[in-house]
Amino acid sequence: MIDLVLKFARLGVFPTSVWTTQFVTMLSWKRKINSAWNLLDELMKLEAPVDAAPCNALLTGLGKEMDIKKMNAVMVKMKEAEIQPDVVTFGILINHLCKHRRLDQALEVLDKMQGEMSIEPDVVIFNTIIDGLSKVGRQEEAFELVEKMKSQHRGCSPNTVTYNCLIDGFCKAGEIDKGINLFHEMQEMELVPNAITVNTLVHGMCMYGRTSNAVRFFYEMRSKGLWGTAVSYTSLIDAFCKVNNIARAIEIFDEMVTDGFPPDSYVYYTLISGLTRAGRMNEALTYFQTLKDSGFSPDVVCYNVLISGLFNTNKADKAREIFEEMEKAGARPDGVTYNTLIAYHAKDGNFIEARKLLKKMVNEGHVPTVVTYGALIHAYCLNQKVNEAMALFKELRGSSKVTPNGVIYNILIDCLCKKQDVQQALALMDDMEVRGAKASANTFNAVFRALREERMVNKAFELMDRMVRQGINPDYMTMDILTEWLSGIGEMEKLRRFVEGCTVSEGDHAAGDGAAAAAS
DNA sequence: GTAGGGTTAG
Repeated sequence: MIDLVLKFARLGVFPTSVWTTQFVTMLSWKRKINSAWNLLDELMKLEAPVDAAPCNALLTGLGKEMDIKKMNAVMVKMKEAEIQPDVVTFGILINHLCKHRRLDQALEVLDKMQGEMSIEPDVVIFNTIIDGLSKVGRQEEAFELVEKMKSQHRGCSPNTVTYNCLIDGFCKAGEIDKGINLFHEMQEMELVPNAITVNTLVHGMCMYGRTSNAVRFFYEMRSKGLWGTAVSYTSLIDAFCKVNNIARAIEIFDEMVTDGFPPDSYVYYTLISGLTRAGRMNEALTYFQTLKDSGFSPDVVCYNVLISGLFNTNKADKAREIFEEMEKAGARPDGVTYNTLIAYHAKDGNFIEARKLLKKMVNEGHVPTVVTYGALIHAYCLNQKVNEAMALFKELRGSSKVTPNGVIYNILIDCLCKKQDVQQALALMDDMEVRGAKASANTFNAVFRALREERMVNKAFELMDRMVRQGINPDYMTMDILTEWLSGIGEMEKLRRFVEGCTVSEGDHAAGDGAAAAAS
């Protein structure tokens, strides 16, 4: 067909722009974006009438393939051929930039279209940017933009989508009350909230532990005829699972069915993951079966959740069975699957099987990561093979393929401290600071415990200073260890200073006061 | 060309 179109074109018989657009759309839909590009290019060379629409179709296709270079090339070609980009052209570009969190560039394009291109942005353009800003935590700027839409842009006032984006932005930032205010504001402006508005607010409340508010809001809206969708039920189920209220989660699941929303794969995944976290594997497997009976094919993540849950509850046989099923079902095991298997066998002391799996993983084209090696190192530690753990660590440190991160150091430091090998643990603490691996309160807690055993209080003061310097907050465990230790030796003043973010080492008071001033 | 849910491994 393409050949035929081009044959006609060479004779001066051109497809209309609508036809060309349909060709391009169809080709990029079939993932033949290069053919689409060539067709359009050929037609333009033959000086066929090409306007913005087919170019837009090509840009959309390239956007899906994340080919930003070619997208720019299309823009250049349009300019050369003097094809005026329209508001949709800019919509595609801005959307692409926003989805890749390049908001400043998106704002630049907005500026450019208003300025030198003199094309008025429409409500879709604004909504895209407002959503983008909200998603990168710049919801205040998004809010300002909405104010601007209200005051400056006649014929382009905010709509329901605008508010949904903005509400989501504030909810994700934890400002639920602001989200609720905006919900009221949109109604004052006679904008009708829809199911997505409800889903967004319910999710926001759930995410910040206001589950009972979410439930109340959800029912209240429902009684007014404003229904959420399966998405709202999913958020509620997830929230109840996370506080280990499985009974309530299942109730919501059943309610969803009675309310006439057939469960989709997301709802099943949520419940299965919640049941797995709770260690209730039999029920998880029952819902897993129902999911398959309903005609869904579980994805890799769902399989991974089950496999790790089964290993954690000592159901290794069942885990292996699910692993085999997944291979048969055509859900290709990924790096996480292999990491899970490797971790289990290694912890079990079966390092031969673990190494075998590592080989298989590589053969299947998955690159072992810092997590893979972390699993092995952790297992060596648990199996009293500290030397092997250190050897593997040194191997990593000397090679460039995987850089040990904070977790790796934590595992080793914790292990060394439990063996009361304080010197080597301290050496690793220094090494991790030099290498820029991030320590956590956990790291320090392990070392403090060992130092207390060895009565090395000055070293502890030094580390307390390091914690302050690195901006790592003590957790309740840190406080527990230090309070018990320091109160017993009359050093509570030091602890007090530490909590206030000051330096505690001897003869360092001036610096300490400076740090206090900086902290305040 | 614009809005909403689950992500598992050390």
